Amino acid sequence: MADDITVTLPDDSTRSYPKGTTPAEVAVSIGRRLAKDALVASVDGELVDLDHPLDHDARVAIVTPASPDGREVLRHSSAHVLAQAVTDLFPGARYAIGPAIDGGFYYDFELPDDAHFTDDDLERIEGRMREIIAEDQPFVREEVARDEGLERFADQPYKREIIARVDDSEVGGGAVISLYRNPRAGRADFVDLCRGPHVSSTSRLGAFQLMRVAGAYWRADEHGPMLQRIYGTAWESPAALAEHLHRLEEAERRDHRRLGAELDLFSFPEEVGSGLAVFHPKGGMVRTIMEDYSRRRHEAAGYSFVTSPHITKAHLFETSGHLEWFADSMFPPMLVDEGSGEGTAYYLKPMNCPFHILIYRSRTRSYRELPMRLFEFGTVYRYERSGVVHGLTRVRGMTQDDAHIFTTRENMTAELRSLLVFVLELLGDFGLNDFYLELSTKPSDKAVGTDEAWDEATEALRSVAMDMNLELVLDEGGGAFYGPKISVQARDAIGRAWQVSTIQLDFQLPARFDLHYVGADNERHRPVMIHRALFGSIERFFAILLEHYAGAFPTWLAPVQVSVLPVADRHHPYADRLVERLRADGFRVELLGAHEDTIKKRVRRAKHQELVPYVLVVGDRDVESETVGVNARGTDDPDYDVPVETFVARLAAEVAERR
RNA sequence: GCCGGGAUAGCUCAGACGGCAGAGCAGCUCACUCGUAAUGAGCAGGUCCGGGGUUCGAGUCCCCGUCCCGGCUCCA
Repeated sequence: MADDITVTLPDDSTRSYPKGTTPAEVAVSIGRRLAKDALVASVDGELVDLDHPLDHDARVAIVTPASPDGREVLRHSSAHVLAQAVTDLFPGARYAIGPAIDGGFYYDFELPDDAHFTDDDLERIEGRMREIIAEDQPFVREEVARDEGLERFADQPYKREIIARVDDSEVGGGAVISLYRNPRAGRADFVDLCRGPHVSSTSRLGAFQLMRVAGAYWRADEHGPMLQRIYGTAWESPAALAEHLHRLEEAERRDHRRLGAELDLFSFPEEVGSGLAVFHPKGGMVRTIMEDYSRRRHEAAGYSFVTSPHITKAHLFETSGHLEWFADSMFPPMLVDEGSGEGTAYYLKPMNCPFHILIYRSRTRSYRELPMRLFEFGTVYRYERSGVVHGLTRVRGMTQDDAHIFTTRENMTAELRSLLVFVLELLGDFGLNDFYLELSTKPSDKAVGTDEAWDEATEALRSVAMDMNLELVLDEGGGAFYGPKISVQARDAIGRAWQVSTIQLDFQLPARFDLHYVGADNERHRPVMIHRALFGSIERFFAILLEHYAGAFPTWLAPVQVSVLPVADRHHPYADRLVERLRADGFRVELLGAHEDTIKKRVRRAKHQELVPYVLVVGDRDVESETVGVNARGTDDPDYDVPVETFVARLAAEVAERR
């Protein structure tokens, strides 16, 4: 029949329908269950409403709630319900944009008279949303001319701005925009400008929760108006919502700021200043182990160790370009030696590279010395804007495991390749094994160097990244001012991605500092620089590990590896000997004496509060037969009567294998 | 930097209206000496973030600052 169309389903089967059939009807023809679950449809890869008539042969997939597309539609529709609720409860409220996001949705509003939402408002709004959902309001798509759209949203300046921005060429000539209307009894319909698609009715929603209210700039422009954003989460079922909320709780449980205080690892004394951490003995111990291990690996990988001061005269950062490009992120200068004239300006260093360059430049270099790899745990200070500091992951003073590799242009790619292998191995040694790479290209606003140099450097990084067999994502414009970078993103135990290592290729600073080496041809050549930090910063990496392990550091990193608990005072001499023995073998041991508390309470403290890997309880039987009772973290039942030597061997093996 | 919220004992928090600053846990002391996730009793613990102001009187109200939290913007 001429008026029939052929629909190809996801399993590649085909069915014939009259032209104008809707996806809803297709779903019905496939099965009742599917028809009931259907939210929207994908037609040749594009999402459309269920009542969107099919007018040509197409691949059609019915989208159900528990799919990524399905969740996105649920969230997007929930955002509309949020906007409806807010406009109902707050007459005169203006609504701006309300997209689905990862895990939920938000909507940006502007209330009359600069009013703000409170937490109580959030509850009222959520209540109104539940009413709207119970009212079973349909979502009705409408297409109108742009001019009509401008009229319909006469009192909604943000909507008008969006409509005005719609490019004629994008909407297929007709300059048509789409709206979604929720008809309802007793009130004017709620209408929102929207591309769609949406669920057929508000009754399809429900497993949602409003989360918080926050400020957000209109169109992400910090010079534009500040709107009020309400965040919510929405899922296909109450169970999925509960699971999501549970994941949030789990993330909170792992929060390094909370664990840092609980485990007595570090703090941020108010007296010191925002974003400036002090590490306490236990945190300092973990940090020292991390650094020591890193040093050993770097030494084995052919790095030389250097050090440099924390401050320097302004001239150095003028030459490097930092004062021109990076000054906003630098602490203001201090003027010294002011006796005669205006004095000399010194800056706290925001980066270590200029110092390493001066070390390179301290004498003529031969090609035989290259690649020259200069490594330093270099502490840098960056003047982060006051609102952005966050625990150890965003600070104003940090120590980078920083190195600068000076090499020839010919060797650059090989060096990058071996460097990436080195990075992934080192991160793996700390228990991070799930990576992807991100390639950051030339920033559009601030960058030094020619496009050709940027292209060459970017291509070199890309080709090496491609060889690693890891997922590679593009971060357009995310490079530093002097060069593109690859960053290694590591996924932690609960699947969150953290940026750790960065590797930057730099043709600019060698030129700015006029660096050379003498080649085999006895001519002077310009070296290439690679900037790289593998932990990123020790502080941030520390935080990542803390969250990854939820505070339960593996034995080789744990600040206290073993707690020895004598059952009663008469077991103290044996316990003391045991502690001495373990310490002599280089293990980190604490003794929790019998006078301190009951055995139960001491076990609880060591194992469940301090998260010590091994709790050793020693009593009469142990004294008699040179054994220990081993209560290992992560197990429920202790091993009784374990010979000391057996335990020591087990501990030594774990530390040696970095477990 | 911007919007909103906050800061009370080491920690978590309570303190309508402005009227003698509290609890639990942690700490210390004593008793208990106990075999693997909270023994009992007692004691001590405070610049109510700092500085100004209003008031007979301020933890509480107002202003300024510091720091923290959730976002935005920015980023290792």
